[in-house]
This record gives sequence, C-alpha cells and structure tokens, in this order.
Amino acid sequence: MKPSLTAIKGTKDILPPETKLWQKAEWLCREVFEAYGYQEIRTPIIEPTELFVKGTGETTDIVTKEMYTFVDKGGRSITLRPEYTPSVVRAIIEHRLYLQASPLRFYYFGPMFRHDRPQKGRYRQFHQVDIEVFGETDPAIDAEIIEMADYLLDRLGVKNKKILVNSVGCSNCRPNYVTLLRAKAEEIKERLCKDCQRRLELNPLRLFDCKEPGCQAITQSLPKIIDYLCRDCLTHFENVRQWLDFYGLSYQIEPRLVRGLDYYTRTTFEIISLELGAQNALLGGGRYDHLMKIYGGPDICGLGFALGLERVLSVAQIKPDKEKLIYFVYLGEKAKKKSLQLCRELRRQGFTTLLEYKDRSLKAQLSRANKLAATWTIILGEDELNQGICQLKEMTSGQQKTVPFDQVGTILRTLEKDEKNK
RNA sequence: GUGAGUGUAGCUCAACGGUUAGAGCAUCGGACUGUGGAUCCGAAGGUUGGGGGUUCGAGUCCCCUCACUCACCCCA
Repeated sequence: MKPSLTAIKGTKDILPPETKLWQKAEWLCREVFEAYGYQEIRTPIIEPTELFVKGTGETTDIVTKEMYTFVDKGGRSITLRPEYTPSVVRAIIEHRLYLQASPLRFYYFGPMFRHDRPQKGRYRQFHQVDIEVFGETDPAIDAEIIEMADYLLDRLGVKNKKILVNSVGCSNCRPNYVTLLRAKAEEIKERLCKDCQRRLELNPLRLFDCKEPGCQAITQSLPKIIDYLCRDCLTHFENVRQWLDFYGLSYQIEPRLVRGLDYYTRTTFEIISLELGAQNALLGGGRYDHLMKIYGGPDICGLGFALGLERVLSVAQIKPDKEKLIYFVYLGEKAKKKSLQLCRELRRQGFTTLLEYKDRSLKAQLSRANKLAATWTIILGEDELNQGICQLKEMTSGQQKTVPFDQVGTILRTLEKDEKNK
C-alpha cells in the first residue's frame, strides 16, 4: 500500500546509490568550470516575485503559469526561482560586483521550480548547473562557452549530442523581422494548426518550434531571422561561427531555435541529446545584452547557459569512483571495543571504514562485507585479541594475513600504493 | 491546463470473473558453532493505490478519485 505521505507531484527523492552519480557529475562540472576560470556563486532559492516578472518576462509561460508563488508573513510576494539568471544579475547589482575587473564568470548548482505537468525529463523541482559571464562583448566568448559546454558533456560521457546555434537579433532588427514574419504568416494562417495560429498572435517566433510536420513544412518558407539581422548582429553571428570553426566544433544553424525567455539577444544555442524523447535539450543558453539594464543596473552585457542535471544524468555514461571500504568483523564484546578503537584510528588516517553493531555470526558479518563490496575486512576475535593482532583479509583474493594492531594503518597504506602501481 | 496508458510483496513481474493472490531478485536465518561470493532448505514480507457499484463470487468488469508514465503545451 502506498503511504499517505509521499513526495509532492513532480518532485523526487534522490537515493543512494544514485546520489553517488550526482556527486560525481557535480564534481566534474566544478572541475571544468574552475578550469575555465569560473567562480561559484550561491544565491537564495526564494526571491521577490517581481525579479522574474521583470527579467524572465511578463508574458512568458514560466511567469504566467509555472511559478510557485506565495505571500509570506510580511505580505511580500515570494517566488521559488524558476530559473537562475535573474538572481545572479540581482546579486551583481546589489553588491556592485560590476565595479570589479570584468568579465565576471560565475557558476552555480541548485534546484529550480516550475509548475509544469511532469513527464520524461521534466520535473517540478529539477536541478540546473548554470554559468554566467558578464561584461564580455567579444564574440569569441559566445563560442568559448559553447566549446566549454560541449567539453563538459564529453567529460560527463554524453554521446549522440548535437549543437544547435542561432541568432535572434537585437532590439534594432528583431522588431522589424517580427512584423514581417507576422505579416507573411497571416497570409498562410489557414493552413497552420490551431496552436500555431495562437502562437502567431502571442509570439510569432515560436511558430518555428511547432512539431506538426505540416506546420514545419509550411514554416520552412517563412522568412528566417538570420536573413534579416542588422549589420552588427550579422557580424557578431559570423564571428561566433568563425570561432566555433576555430575550435573544430560541428554544429547546426537552426533558424527555428528560439528561446522561451524574453531577455535573449543575438546568440542562442542548445545542445540536444538524440537519445531522449520530447524533452531533449540537455542545456540551453545564449546572450542577453540588456538584462542588467532592465534591472536598473549598468549596461553590461551577459551570456550563459543552464544545464538540466536530471536530463544529462539520464544519458550520461559516468560510473561512480570505487571507494575502498574496510569492514570490521568482530566476535565478542572485548573485540568490539578494540575494533572500534582501530576503526577510529583508521578513519583519522583517511580510510573509509565501517563497523556495524550487530551481534551476528562471523559468516553473516563476512557475507555483509561482501555485499558492501568491501576491499578489506579486519577480523578480530578472542584469539587475536590475546595476541595483539588482527586478521586482514583481502576480499577479492580471499587472502588473509596476520597484522599487529599498531601496523594496520601502515600496511593498508602500502597495499593501496601497490594497487595503484599495478 | 488537455489527451492516452499503467497501478498486485522493497524491486521486476504472474494469476480464464471461481479454493487461502504466486514466482524470481533483495532481506533474515539454517545446512557449515571462527571465515564471504556458489548451491540447497526455511522464514518474513500483501487492506491487489483508495472509495463506490455490478455479481452467488471482483486483483480481474463498470464508475469516481488519487498516483505514476508518456505525449500535447512549455522548457533545462
């Protein structure tokens, strides 16, 4: 029978041994980001609702129907963050971080909250890894973060991925294009699906997102934004492409790639998995040149991406590092005491050891050690105790040797070293 | 928010509308009293998601509800 108290819909417990994979993935991300000069930043999970209304966009789906918003005891409207970028921008402005030497490079891990209908690769509480760069206008940085993203996914053992790149223009060229697109689309409105007719009204750019084969064929003929970029945007995009070629990355220009957040300008990109279903974007991001200004900060450009950890982990081929466990097997109260003492010493020397308080047979204890995949067991009974020794058993070979108490640590260290040299 | 599919032991799954709902894996114990992995034996583990209905009889059929899954939508 299902217990009456369960995890909230769209959320889930991450249990061992799966947590090992999370740790490993997080550690790999950290290593890669630090190698590229990023520093960790941590901001609160709850933020003023207005932060997202202003930045993410008043008309976006995220803000209009997916936020976890509540009024706190002080009467303030609080929201569990649905994305991360606005928080970083807020923190930068609040602490005047833009006065430091630019560019600023930050990375971040944490849970995000969106009230979507859960499905494969989509949860209400999900985890993102996020990087942001502020104050760098050079198109080389656009390519650099894409290169870093690609490298990170390689390190995480993600195969069958594809880089999609586009430019969505800027406040100079996009409005003209949108007007043109809307006009052209109006002409063929009848042939579009119902959803697309609605998109046409709200956000014509999203027409290209439609999955109906019919619509995809029709929208092929519609004008594409990359053909209508202003000169600056076009130059920027061409530069980004040159740098991507410089890194030897294979990518696909995807004129259909538009982002769901209002603040994007120029470069947008996604890396998708070819092994996933409908929710196949492993990470997505782009440039947001005016976001800082929207919040009343200085006019400093920014860019970054967010990576969905659940999705990445579902295709990542990573294995947790094997830990060497030393399991204590003891017989009798006196042996237990001595074992605990040894156990404590070994832990202080950096070994991973385990002693369990079950008064079970030697056989059962060894069986347990086996189940836990212990590398060694230390066996201590009356006989050993009287002689001041213990049995050190190497579990894969089954070989066992007698070791005086005061030499256990040294001998284990040599054994470890020997194994490394193999 | 819309649609479809699925809910049986901790996990993976059986059981034509008909005895007391079974098996494998996992757990614990024993065979083997101080030596694990293999094998055999045993134990424990269930309000068949919940509620209502049809029926002599419901895990099975019907309705409601909840949860999960997938898709739409949206996005990481």
